[in-house]
This record gives sequence, C-alpha cells and structure tokens, in this order.
Amino acid sequence: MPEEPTQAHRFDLARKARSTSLLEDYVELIADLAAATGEARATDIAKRLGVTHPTAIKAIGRLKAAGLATSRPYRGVFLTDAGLELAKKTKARHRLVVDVLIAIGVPTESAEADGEGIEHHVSEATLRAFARFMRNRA
Amino acid sequence: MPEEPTQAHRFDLARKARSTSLLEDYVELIADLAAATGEARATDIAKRLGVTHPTAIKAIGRLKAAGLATSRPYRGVFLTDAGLELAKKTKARHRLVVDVLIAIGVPTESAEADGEGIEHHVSEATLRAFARFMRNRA
DNA sequence: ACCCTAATGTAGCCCATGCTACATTCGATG
DNA sequence: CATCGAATGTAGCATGGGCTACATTAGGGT
Ligand SMILES: [Mn+2]
Ligand SMILES: [Mn+2]
Ligand SMILES: [Mn+2]
Ligand SMILES: [Mn+2]
Repeated sequence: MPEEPTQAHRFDLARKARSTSLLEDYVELIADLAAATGEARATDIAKRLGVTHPTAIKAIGRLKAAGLATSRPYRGVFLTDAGLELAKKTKARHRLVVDVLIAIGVPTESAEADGEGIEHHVSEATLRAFARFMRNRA
Repeated sequence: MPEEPTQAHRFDLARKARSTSLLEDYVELIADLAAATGEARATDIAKRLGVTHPTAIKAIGRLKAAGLATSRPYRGVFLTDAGLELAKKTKARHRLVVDVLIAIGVPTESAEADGEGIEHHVSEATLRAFARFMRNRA
C-alpha cells in the first residue's frame, strides 16, 4: 500500500486518527498523574477527563488489550514500555502543537482547547514542519 | 455555563468536535458533488469517503434526523438550508486550515491529509487567528 | 477490631459508526 | 417492453465510547 493521495485515503487516515485519539489522551494523562502524584487511579483519570468512572475503567481495559497499560484489581494503572513510549511522543506532540498555535496568534485558551483535538491528527511530516517553523522564526 | 478552562472542559469540547466531524464531512462532500455533477448519490458519497454504501446511507439518515439533508427513496440527497449553511462554513474552514498548514511549511499532501481531521477541531476564535495570520504575512 | 466512606468493579443500557449479506427497485439497452 | 446490471435499501452484527445503577472491596478513623 503506497500512499495514495485520494480523498478516500485521506478520510481513512482521519478515521484511524480519530480511533486512536482516546488511547493517546489516556496514556498521556496517566503519565502525567504518575509523574505528579506517584500513581494513576481510575477515579482521578475519570475526573480529569470529565467522564464517569465506569467509562474510564472500560477505556483502561482497552489500553490493557492494546498492550499499553497494566493493572490489577483495586490497584492503580501502570503504563507498559509501549505505553510510556506513546505517552512521551504524545506529550511532546501536544506541546509543539499548542506552541505553534500560540505562535500563529491563537489565544492561549483556544490553543489549549483546540490543541486537545488537533494534536491527534498531526502526522510525523506535519510535526517536523511545525518544529522547523518554530526554529526558523524571529 | 461560562467557559471553564479546566482540562475536563477541554476534553469535553474535543469529544463534541469528534462527534460532529462526520456530519461536517458529509455535508461538505454532498455540497461538492451537487456543485460538480448536479446531484449527490449515495454510492458516490460512499466511494469518495471510502466506506460501504450501507454506512453512507445510515449516515445520511442521521443527517436527515439532524435537519441537515432530505432524501426520498431511490433519489439523491439534498441539503436543507441549514445543511447548505453548514457546508459553506465547513468548506471555508477546511480551505483556511489547509492554507495555514501550507503557509507554515507543511508539505501539500500532508496538509491536505491532516487538515481533513484537524479542521473539525478548529474553533471560531482559532479560525479568526488563522485568517489574521494569513493576512499579516509577507 | 469495626465500620464507613470512597474507590473500584460489574451489569446492562444507549447510540454512532463501521461491516457483510441479502432484497428490492430503477433505468438503460437489446 | 422485457431484462439485467447498478443503485438503493434493509437486516443483523461488531466495536467503541458514553451513561446509570448496583455490588464489592480497601483502608483510615474511632
Ligand atoms: Mn487530546
Ligand atoms: Mn493531549
Ligand atoms: Mn474532515
Ligand atoms: Mn473537510
């Protein structure tokens, strides 16, 4: 499958990105909580995301199925190596996306809010261009 | 409900944007097909989106339920005034988003591909900043 | 030690968004 | 004008991602 620049192909990429965006947000958040408070509890994850705890627990189940996290009954959630890797990438991308938006002139809160969704649709190539843009500006 | 800049609120906005992105893509595409070929047929919509026709037909049903389109058995799909309005807004936003990406230095095909997902997360405030950015550049 | 509260887990529901398989209808062409 | 292929529609299934309601467990304070 070489890259086929058809509209259908682009929509397909957008659909894939949409389906992974939740997992990305979860691992990023879990890494943040682990770094800040030492552990990531389901309730805190749910609170931060603004969802109920069963929703968070179900999503954590999907994380585990995807090999991104582990957890045992009544204990916190822990990222696997793959999960940590993804969290690191996702966090760096998040930062760069928000920084670019702000550099362009987007109000801070809009940049933070929109960036939360935009980040998941930023490909490697686009990310490289963003980095270049930030480097080459006055 | 004034805007509350909590992380939960931002995630909520991102979830809402994700849930409307499909409808936006459909109305935009239907408007394109109507303009280009005079009518928007379910099969052509499905082909362009890269989904099967039952998927497209079901989505068209949701468009109708949302008051964005009309259709009668074995005839094409037509946008309502609300649908046309949304299509216009969406198309303009799509263009501006891709243009900004390209202006920043993102390769054309990446801008087109990523823009297909990014556009749905660009708020009014961010869009205004994008317009300003394009206006004020060398 | 006990008990109460908060955290966790489970069950069961809903809707969106995808699919395959099959049924129906339209319309172009012989 | 009969037929056949393409378009349309329907049925039924799966998964993701949200919810409420209820059950269970862990652990800190008395
Ligand atoms: Mn996000
Ligand atoms: Mn993020
Ligand atoms: Mn799109
Ligand atoms: Mn678009």
